[in-house]
Amino acid sequence: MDGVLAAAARKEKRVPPGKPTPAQSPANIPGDGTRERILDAALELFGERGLHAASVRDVAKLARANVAAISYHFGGKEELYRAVATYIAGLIGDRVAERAPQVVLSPPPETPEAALAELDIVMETVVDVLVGSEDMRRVARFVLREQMQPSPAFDIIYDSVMQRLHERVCLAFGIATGTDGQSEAVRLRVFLLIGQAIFLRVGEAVVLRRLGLERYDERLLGEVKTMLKQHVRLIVEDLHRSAEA
Amino acid sequence: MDGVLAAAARKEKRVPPGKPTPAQSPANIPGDGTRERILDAALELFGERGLHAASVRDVAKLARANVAAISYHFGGKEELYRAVATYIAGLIGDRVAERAPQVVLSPPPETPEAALAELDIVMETVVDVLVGSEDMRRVARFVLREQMQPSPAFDIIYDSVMQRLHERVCLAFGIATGTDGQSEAVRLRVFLLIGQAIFLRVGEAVVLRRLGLERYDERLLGEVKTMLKQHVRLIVEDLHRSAEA
DNA sequence: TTGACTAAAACAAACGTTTGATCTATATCT
DNA sequence: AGATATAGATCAAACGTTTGTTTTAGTCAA
Repeated sequence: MDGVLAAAARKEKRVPPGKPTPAQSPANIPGDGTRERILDAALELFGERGLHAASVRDVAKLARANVAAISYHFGGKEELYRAVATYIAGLIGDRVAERAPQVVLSPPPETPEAALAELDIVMETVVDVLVGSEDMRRVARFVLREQMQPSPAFDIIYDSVMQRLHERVCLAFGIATGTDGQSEAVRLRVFLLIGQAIFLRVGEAVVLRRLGLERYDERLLGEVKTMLKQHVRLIVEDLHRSAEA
Repeated sequence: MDGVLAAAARKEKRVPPGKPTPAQSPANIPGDGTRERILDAALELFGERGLHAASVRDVAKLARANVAAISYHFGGKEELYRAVATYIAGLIGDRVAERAPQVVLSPPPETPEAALAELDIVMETVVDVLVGSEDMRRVARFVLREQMQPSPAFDIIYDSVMQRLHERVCLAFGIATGTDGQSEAVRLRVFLLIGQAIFLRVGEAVVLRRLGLERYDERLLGEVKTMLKQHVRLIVEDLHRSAEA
């Protein structure tokens, strides 16, 4: 479940006056996982309300911990916020890896057909992870908020996940269309294509209201996926034709 | 410049102990337009930082006004926030009306060709207003923030602008594709299409970083518009073919 | 005289942070 | 083995600051 980055984050623990933890203290027993509960509660509230609107007292209450535990474990509110960022960078990486392993692990596709198939998987994954999954909802909110108002935490997520993923998708798009996957045009177009799905989360309130729904259900997400794959196919095929000419 | 809604917002003024303003007091001269300066500063700071992160003291300072003037004119911070919402609802309406009058004023297009042309204009307008125009940047931020975290202010913007515009675009899309413009499928697809452009504002930080740019320039926006119109055309034509069969 | 506004101060509430005591599992010593 | 010391985790309480709001007094133009 845990990513490399999430694990790294745990080491960041503030060592009060004394010496650093002796390399591997086998998890301290008194009170179970307060640190993790705080991290989880912080993700929830920071994602829902943002850094300033969420108070450390509310975070502590949700985590069933004492307020002082936040300063104790993380150093302060801002450091907690950064810790959440590296925490979810790990979460996203893990989720993508288990949901679409070929995108992060396998070598890039070789034929346009295989590349198009990979793009289909990417679109489905984006919809599932970003819009569908209920437990990724707060993660998505946190990330979107960071995008609109980048803080130091933004670099953590960008460097470890976004840049890598976007690069890979551009590569596949280039192969599918027979064009240069490094070109500005391809990068831009990939953003536009993925932006379609992202808006479902950003503009959730408007979209649901206009559709007369309470929440996104399986039926609707299925329809969304079909549409997105159709859009991708139409655009890819058109570009492919142009590239051949 | 001012819209009906922006004008209406001005009436909401808190009438301190005394009587309501006599219907049309011809602008009070002592200290010029403090109310408007506060409204403007609030839009700036609320858009940039959000409701909680922007303090009334900062708003007052930016507006070169006294803190007490906020309570005096609007009643309090939350009321000021709502006033900003109706203020920008007017701004957006005005901007759309001057940029693409046919979309809000003219009767719906009758031929698929005319409808497709209108969709092109819509996409260009969305890019120009939402992404291009520098003075609409803070407005876009305010609205996007509201979408992610709807407050009572959300209804103001939704009811007066979004619902109307989306309905009109769906109508055009239906005519262009020869399908029912009221259907859920069309509504959804229109959101997806517009979402492409909106992501350029939401994910501005990632997009600019990936493109190696400092800001969106005319050249890039031109390319974006070309791409979006191409996407729309491909999708519309495909749906049109399916509808005829 | 009245309504719009400023300047400065005061206010209670909420905020992030710090303090000092307490608890408990473990390590050390006799 | 049993007593003692140690150190990290947790707690309630208090600290100083900032917050939104209100008050008081005064200025200025219509």
